[in-house]
Amino acid sequence: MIDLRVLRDTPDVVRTSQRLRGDDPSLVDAVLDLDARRRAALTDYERLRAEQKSLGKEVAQAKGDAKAELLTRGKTLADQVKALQADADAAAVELDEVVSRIGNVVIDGVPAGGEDDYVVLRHIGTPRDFAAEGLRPRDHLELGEMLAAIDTERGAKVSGARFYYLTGIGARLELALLTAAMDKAMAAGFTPMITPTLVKPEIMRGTGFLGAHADEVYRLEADDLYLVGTSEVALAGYHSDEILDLADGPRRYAGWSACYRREAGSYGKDTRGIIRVHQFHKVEMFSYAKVEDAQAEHARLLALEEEMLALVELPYRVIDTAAGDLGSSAARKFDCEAWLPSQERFLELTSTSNCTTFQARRLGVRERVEGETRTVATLNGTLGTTRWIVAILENHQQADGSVRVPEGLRPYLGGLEVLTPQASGAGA
RNA sequence: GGAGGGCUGGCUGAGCGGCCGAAAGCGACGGUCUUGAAAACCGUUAGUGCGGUAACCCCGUACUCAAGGGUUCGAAUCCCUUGCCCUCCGCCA
Repeated sequence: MIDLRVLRDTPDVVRTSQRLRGDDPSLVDAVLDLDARRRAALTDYERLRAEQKSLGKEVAQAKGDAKAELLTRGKTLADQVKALQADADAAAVELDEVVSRIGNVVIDGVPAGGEDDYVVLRHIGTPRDFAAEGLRPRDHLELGEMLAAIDTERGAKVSGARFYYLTGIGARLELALLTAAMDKAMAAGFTPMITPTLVKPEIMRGTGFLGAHADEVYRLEADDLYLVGTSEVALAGYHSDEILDLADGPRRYAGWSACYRREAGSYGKDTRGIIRVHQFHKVEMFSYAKVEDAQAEHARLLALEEEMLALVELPYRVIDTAAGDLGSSAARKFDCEAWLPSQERFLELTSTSNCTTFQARRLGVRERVEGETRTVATLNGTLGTTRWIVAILENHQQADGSVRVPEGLRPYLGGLEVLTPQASGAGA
């Protein structure tokens, strides 16, 4: 939720942000209008309510006829107060509805435009030249099946399209990767967390996932709970309605959880293998920081993501996501995309967002500064997901279908240096 | 699944339908005293919206005693619903 005061004081800033996102700047004026109406309604209500309260005190002292007369006056007053309160409440609801459609104010420097208008900040590492090696790169599913690591057929049999089993070395590889990610996070001062994956509506709404992309989220109708698409949700909710002490620096958490995504509207996209799936695991960094520390913390999260990519020896690029491709909560987002040899394109492996105070405001996460309370900033970033297996298999494959284990992962696989194809394939 | 008990400020814990946004204690903060500290003593100490205002000082006002409804001129207090916590019984592991 954006700060109404900011919107009132500097509406042009918000209008500009809306334009950069490709959203409707006139929403700002709608908000200003509704806000004025709400305040007027509130003033009317409060004036009458104050009268009602003081009348109530007179009633308590009056006697006889005077009292009877006060009571009848009180009765009509009560009806009027109730009506005015209903007006004020209705105005507040209407205002909230429109406010919730405005995304976070983007940070200066964020490129304008949509999905394809990102700016590449840098390339790290060099993709292998498979042609020069005289090799046709196998894709991750072919490799995964040779290694008996991935079984999408049985995933589909049991759960449907976009489900899979990680089997044998595939399961071990995921555990190794995510454990390495947890270790990296802990070394950087993050508290490891295993989080709930079902959350209440107000938490889901507070994190901004029920806006434009609400149809991406699984909902359990019978229990009025949502399945999270990332542990960011549970970690953002962790300190909801709390006042934090950030005097000693940001609060940092690393969440390990299953993630669920409906992938509505992505029919036919990435249907092969485990690139785009309904359920996967992820280690996610999450920081609560002072507003003025948020940009520095964002850089820190990005640096940790890059360290993790270096650990698994993947070539990648870093992009500064365009305003139109930001989630509603994010004020800026950096993605790291690894090279995908089989498709000769980049594939998003990490994403780190600076949500400034947008999430924390609705979730009520504040800090005390010189006796005052104020909303904190929240940030999140990916440190490892099931999808990384895709890039690891493809980039480190060898001519015979075996896969070299990057050195950084070897300690997590009992020193294993090479994943070797199984004669029979996955689960056969 | 059944039967009870509970939910009040940072914490503990009082609270008769009106004088209660709420006693008291603890904690925290400031001060006096002290070479310094402790102790003692004095004082301060919920949040949020709105209005006044240049102003996040201050003043006024409203809301908040788990949440949402209701009764009443008036609700922390009475009634209903929901959630959560605790105890006991049953059931499943």
